[in-house]
Amino acid sequence: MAGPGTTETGAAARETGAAGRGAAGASGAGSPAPRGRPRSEQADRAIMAATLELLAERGVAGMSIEEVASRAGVGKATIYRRWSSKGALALDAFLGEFKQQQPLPDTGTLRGDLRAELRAWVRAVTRTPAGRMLGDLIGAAQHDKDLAATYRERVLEPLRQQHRIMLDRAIARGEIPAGTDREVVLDLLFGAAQHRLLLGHLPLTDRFVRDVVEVIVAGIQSPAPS
Amino acid sequence: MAGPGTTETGAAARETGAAGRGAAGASGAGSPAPRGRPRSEQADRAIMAATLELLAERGVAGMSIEEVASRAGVGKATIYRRWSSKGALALDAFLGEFKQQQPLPDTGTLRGDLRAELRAWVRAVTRTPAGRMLGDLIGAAQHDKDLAATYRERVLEPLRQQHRIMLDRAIARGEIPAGTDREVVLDLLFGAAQHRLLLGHLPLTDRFVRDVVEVIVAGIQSPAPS
Amino acid sequence: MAGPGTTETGAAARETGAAGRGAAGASGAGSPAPRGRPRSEQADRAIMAATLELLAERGVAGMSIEEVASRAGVGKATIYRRWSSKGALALDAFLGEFKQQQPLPDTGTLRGDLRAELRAWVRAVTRTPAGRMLGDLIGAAQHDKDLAATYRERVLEPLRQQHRIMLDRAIARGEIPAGTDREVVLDLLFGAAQHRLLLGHLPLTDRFVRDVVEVIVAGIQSPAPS
Amino acid sequence: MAGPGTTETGAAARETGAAGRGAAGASGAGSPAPRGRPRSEQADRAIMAATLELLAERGVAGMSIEEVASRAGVGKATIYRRWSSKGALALDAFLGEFKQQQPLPDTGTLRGDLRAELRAWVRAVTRTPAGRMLGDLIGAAQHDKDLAATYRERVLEPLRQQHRIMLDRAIARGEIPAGTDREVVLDLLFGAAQHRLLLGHLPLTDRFVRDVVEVIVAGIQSPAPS
DNA sequence: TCTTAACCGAGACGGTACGTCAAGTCTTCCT
DNA sequence: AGGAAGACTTGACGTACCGTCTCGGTTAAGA
Repeated sequence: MAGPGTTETGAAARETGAAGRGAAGASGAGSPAPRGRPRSEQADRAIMAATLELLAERGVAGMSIEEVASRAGVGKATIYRRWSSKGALALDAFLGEFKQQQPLPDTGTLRGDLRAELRAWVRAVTRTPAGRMLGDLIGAAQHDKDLAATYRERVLEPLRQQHRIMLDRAIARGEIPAGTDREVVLDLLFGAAQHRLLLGHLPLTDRFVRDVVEVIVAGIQSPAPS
Repeated sequence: MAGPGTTETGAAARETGAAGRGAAGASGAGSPAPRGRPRSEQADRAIMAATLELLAERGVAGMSIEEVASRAGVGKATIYRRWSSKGALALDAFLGEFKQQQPLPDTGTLRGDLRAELRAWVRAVTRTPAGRMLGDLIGAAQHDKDLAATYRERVLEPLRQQHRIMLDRAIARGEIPAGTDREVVLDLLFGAAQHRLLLGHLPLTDRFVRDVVEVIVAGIQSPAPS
Repeated sequence: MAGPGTTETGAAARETGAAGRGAAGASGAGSPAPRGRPRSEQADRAIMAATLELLAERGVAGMSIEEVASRAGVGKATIYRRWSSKGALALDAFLGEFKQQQPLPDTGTLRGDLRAELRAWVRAVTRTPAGRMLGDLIGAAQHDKDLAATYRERVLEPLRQQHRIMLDRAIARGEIPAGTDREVVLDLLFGAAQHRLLLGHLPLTDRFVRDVVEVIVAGIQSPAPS
Repeated sequence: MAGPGTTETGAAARETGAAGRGAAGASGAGSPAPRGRPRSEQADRAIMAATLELLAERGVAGMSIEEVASRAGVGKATIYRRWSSKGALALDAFLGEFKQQQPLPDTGTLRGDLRAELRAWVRAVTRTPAGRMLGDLIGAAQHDKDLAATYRERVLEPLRQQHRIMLDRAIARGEIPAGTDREVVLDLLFGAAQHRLLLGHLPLTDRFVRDVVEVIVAGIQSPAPS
């Protein structure tokens, strides 16, 4: 699912990837026949492993394609064939690590759900190399439109989709008004946390998680008197 | 106040700066005998101008010291004598532009103050090149500890200091409880906005400003029922 | 005669080529049984055509097997199966073009024969792409022992064999002494011309041809007084 | 005199070289003031030494700029700043070795002079790495116009200039006709020898030297009967 | 008719070297 | 001693080809 090539920003190799997964169905459908020698899955794995290693050691900026190739025992071209930039490679490597760490909790109350969710996020970014990677990636995305788009599509949106479900459940339970702008709520929740992650001015404590959730839950439950 | 050299993170040129401020003269007077040719203020200005130009054109990552030097008609060493890294240079250039755009409003209500403040920030980052620079700087700070520290010290803290005053006034007016954690409030306020700036998933509209402020003000005014 | 495979310097494919042309007879001879799909003659032709095109456009050094394959609509392996190196391929392509342009004249006098022969050579190398190819090939042969050997065997020797006949006829006619070293004569004749071709310091004019022949003929007819 | 940079085919660094030679006259003349850090002579020497080593080991084609740089303990850019191509670098390295080995003999007779001269050339190309380099250079010059021009200018012409003097002395002595085309004579002399060097079909023996000279001397002394 | 062997085009593989760029430092002459 | 210039070493960039190796698919001759 999180296979290589998916972060591709160039156009070229899409078909190959698609063919590798859909492929050769008996139906006459669109798979365009994967000609030539197929891409080596072992190379995929070696590149991913080397990338994660270097990402943890030195961050996105400190890592070079050259060294990824050398550690993976792979030619540079083999990497460039799959990913169009360092950022895309790093993002794919990051995704594999980060994604499954973000569960969809269901505690029965909005407060409980938000706390669990934010706590999981905080844990992932403070206890694993994912935090550094995430900061680096957001940094790299500032001057790489493609990377930014891919980040939104592959990291941000899937997460937010999960989170919207939590809010929808709270609405269904009558905890919060139906008209609540879910986007704003999510920006407040993760924005505050990401702020501390990126700037490092204050620590991401459990206390912080609780306070943030408290303000938000209170804020949307009882609209302020004008 | 925002003169060159102040962002220095490396060790090299410190002495000069220190000498400029502290003494070393045997005499009681302050002047520490500035031997040699004094630094050219014209060079300072030319470097700043060239940096701003390039920053707007290409962002922090796309700009090279080499080109700044060439555009400013200045030797590379002249830049390195004043700033220890690309980030430090960019930050100084950014500060001159950004700082004065953040006023301390006093509308009489917390809601009004927060709105005015956040709106000013949004305006600055969406209507001027400052937005791009800010994102780039935060990005660069992810793999540059010195730059990160300087950013907190020179950009973040001064701003937050202003904002704490707003909150203190609200407490004094009895609008919000005295025990309110001002840091959390500020992280929510600017975290949400910065989230949208950095990730670009949604626009920074006036509506967004209003909604964010509304949730926060409500959240801290009336603590949620357990 | 100038079919593909003949320039092979490696050992591998010899048998195949031989079998393809001779062989397969029911007779008791050693026919090694040419099993499998026979080599495509169309591929041969396409490769030759593409090679000649590129040779004329860019010379030996500027041509890549990769592009030959692509222009010929052929896999790289199909080329490597037939020729062991770029030089061998280029030499075969060159031979087809060059060989038939070198006739064996018979004017009745040594002077006439030499003139006709050298003039034909000069014409071939100045009026057709053969000149450039020849220079390139000799150049490539400087660091490719196999190519050098093949060049001598397939280009130089056949030509010199022809030329020795001219000299033998002159000896038979009594024009020149029987003890004349034919090799030295030929080295003088073609060495001088090739010198100008390779170095390009002076043009290969008819006047030059005449003068060269004149000196040589005079030099071998009447040995200099000690 | 044979300093680096002189073989430059690009335009850039000329001034430096010029300044190095003309330079700094007290007069107001054209010296363009050699600003910036001067080029390191030690780097020059290290590059030359490494180039000669590799040239002898592997020839022009087998040598890479990358390895020259690494052996010389020098950045690639430092080489590219001085020479525009591998050929130019090799030629400069070759020149230093080859040039002084070609004396101007004066034996009193044309035959003696030519023999001495050709023998010296043969000795240089068969007994030292110069022979291989020379072949390689001529080969490389086939697809490098700049290199070819430089070769003619720096290697061929100086040598021929010397040789023309020998012929002029022979004319002055009345050994050969005043109208003799000296260019043709030289092309015959060195063409024949170079032919054997480049193609390697026959050895460059003393016997060969003698025979070649004999034919040429006889050929120009007594014009053949029509 | 069915193997089976060698071919076919395509294209990925691990590599090497390319020529360029920018980094931050050093060295010269000039002010 | 600062300044402009431009050299220095280092190291990564992304590209082009190298010669080899799979793929899925022909195309014969021999069983």
